Amino acid sequence: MRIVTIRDVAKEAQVSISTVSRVLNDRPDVDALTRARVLKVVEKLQYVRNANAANLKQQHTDFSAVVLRGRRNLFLTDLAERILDIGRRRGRRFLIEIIDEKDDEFETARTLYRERKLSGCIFLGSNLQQHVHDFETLDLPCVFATVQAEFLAGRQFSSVAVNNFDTGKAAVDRLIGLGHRRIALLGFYGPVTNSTGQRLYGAQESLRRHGIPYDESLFEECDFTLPSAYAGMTAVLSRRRDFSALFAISDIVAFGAMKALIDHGLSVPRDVSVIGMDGTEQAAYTVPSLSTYAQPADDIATESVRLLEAAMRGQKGKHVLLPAPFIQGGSIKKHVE
Amino acid sequence: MRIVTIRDVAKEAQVSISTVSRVLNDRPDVDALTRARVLKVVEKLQYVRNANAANLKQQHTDFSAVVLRGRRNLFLTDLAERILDIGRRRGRRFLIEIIDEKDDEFETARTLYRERKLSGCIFLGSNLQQHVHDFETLDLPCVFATVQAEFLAGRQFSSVAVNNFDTGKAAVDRLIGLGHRRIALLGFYGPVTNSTGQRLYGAQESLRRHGIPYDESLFEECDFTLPSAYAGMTAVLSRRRDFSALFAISDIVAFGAMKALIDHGLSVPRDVSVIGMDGTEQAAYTVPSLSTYAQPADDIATESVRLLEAAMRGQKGKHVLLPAPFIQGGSIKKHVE
DNA sequence: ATGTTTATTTTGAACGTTCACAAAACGCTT
DNA sequence: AAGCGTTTTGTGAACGTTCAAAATAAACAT
Repeated sequence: MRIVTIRDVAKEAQVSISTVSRVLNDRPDVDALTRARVLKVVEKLQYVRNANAANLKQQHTDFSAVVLRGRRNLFLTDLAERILDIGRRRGRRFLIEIIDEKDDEFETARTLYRERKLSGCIFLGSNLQQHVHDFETLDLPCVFATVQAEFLAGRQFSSVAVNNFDTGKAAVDRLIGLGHRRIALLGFYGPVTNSTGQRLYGAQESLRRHGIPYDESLFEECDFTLPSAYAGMTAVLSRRRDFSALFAISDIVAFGAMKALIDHGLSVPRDVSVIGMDGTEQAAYTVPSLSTYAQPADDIATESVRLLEAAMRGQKGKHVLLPAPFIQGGSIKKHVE
Repeated sequence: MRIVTIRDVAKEAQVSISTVSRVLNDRPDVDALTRARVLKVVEKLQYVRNANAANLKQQHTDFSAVVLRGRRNLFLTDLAERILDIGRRRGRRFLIEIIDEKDDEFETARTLYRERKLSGCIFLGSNLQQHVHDFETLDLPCVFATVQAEFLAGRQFSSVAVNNFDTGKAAVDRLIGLGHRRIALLGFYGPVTNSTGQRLYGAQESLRRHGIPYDESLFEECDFTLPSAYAGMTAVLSRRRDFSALFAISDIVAFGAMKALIDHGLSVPRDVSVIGMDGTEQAAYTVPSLSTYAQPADDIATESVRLLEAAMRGQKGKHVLLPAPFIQGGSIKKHVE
């Protein structure tokens, strides 16, 4: 079963290979009859184009990459899945590359670009640590999802995100509005360009505005995994028992924390009100359901792909800010001293 | 910034391009000194090999695919992520292709194979519906993860899975052992080759062995999503309230069901004992934690990649069966009438 | 020296496309 | 019938590799 090439199609349809190529690439300069004839042969011979050959010749591919920083981050994984999906519907394939905290995301993208001739790249959960500037010289269209626009000011790269700072602030504002004064915080700051870290800065800002001093002992660092969140909450509990609310940097963290609270004999929301962030599907299915600020995953994914395509067409440096609506769950209640 | 090719390296190192090629591909027939010299130039010029060109010439790629049936299936997504990860560590890239229930997985793989010259394919959550035989003629190394070996009998494809039938049976055996007689079931059968469906057949077998008639009204069909599971449980509850246990075909289903039970005023495990399957990380963090039979995701992923690599080297039709250990959670208890 | 074997290197033709350019065909005007 | 513009088609050279075969160099035996 020899492989069917464009040449076979050309012979069978009695045209030159370049004509076949033109038909396959939907060029306008080919006669309708010829096109039909070629298409019929393509169908008949079950021809499918060799992407490698095309890519080689064209110096670029129909391939883009999603570089995902941090494994086992449910929200980002979900986002990647959506991007894959949306891309597929638009005939755009994505290569997913999961990298570790210590890996250099630009190095990864650069190698991928040179090795595979990527046509674009979407960064998920990037913290923009390294030499963005260096990277710009590649002129590979890039979109940073979940990265605050201000950190890309003056760059040609696009971004899409919710306002993490404001959302963190809103969450704590809400808790304070419910009468809470001693509020635990769970998450991590990371470098200042880390967008999820911004949620904590927002939370602090809220405290400051309400004249509540920030209390170190009510904060514990943890990453986006259940065990880490559980451990973090446990650590806080070993120091303090007098807080009445918790803002967790993400839903996953909130889940782990809730479990820890309950395991320590506390009730949510009776003893502790909990607010998360991300708006994962699971948030509605915990007991009690989790109040959270929803990152619109679907919009972020759609927008990422759209921005990437726009960047490929030359439009750069566009920044989309999406709202993170509050989703009421059963995990919060009014606090009375 | 012109692109650095093998030709540039050859010129700089004063050898022919084929020598460079041989160095790059670790061929033995090249002098140690020459090799070192070439390598130094590669380093100096920052040469990176154009995968498209190599793939074109070689008629195959360093690329494999993961064809994942069913979106939003947490367990399979997790598996895909692990495979990606393991592959990357072994220098093997995977293209992830998520397909819908209605899509033909072989057609997808075939197109991908012809278009991209895949080197192999791992199927996740396949139900082997279509013309496996047809597909075999492609001679693309394939591994079916989460598919029972017996459905691949006589095929050249390999597989890795836990025994779904036995596990379903074990789960219900356990519930019966705890004194439960009226046991609700949640999940779906699908085609007989659907491996997750086997869990329900196993459950039925357990009932039969214990002389408990299978009761239609205690079963409801649902897929692997939280809302679907919730709706399924709700449907059962609208008919019956007298069951004391539930076997859910997967953890996700169990989560949705537990929420529904609790929303209807029932307590887990006081009123209803629940057993899930998959052993997701979340199972340990629900309230109460979920008793489940763990599919060893990491082993499945590792084994899939190993089997795929073996298949590429010619070894075919190997089937690995992994144990699904029980993980005790707080969601089950003894039943007394 | 001369042949023979072995180790190393080079030559040049692929792989299956795309694309700039040249050529041909057609339609229309003069 | 020649000229001209437009549409359609064909030619042939890339793209950056790999690989079989040929060529060369080195090592050794006669």
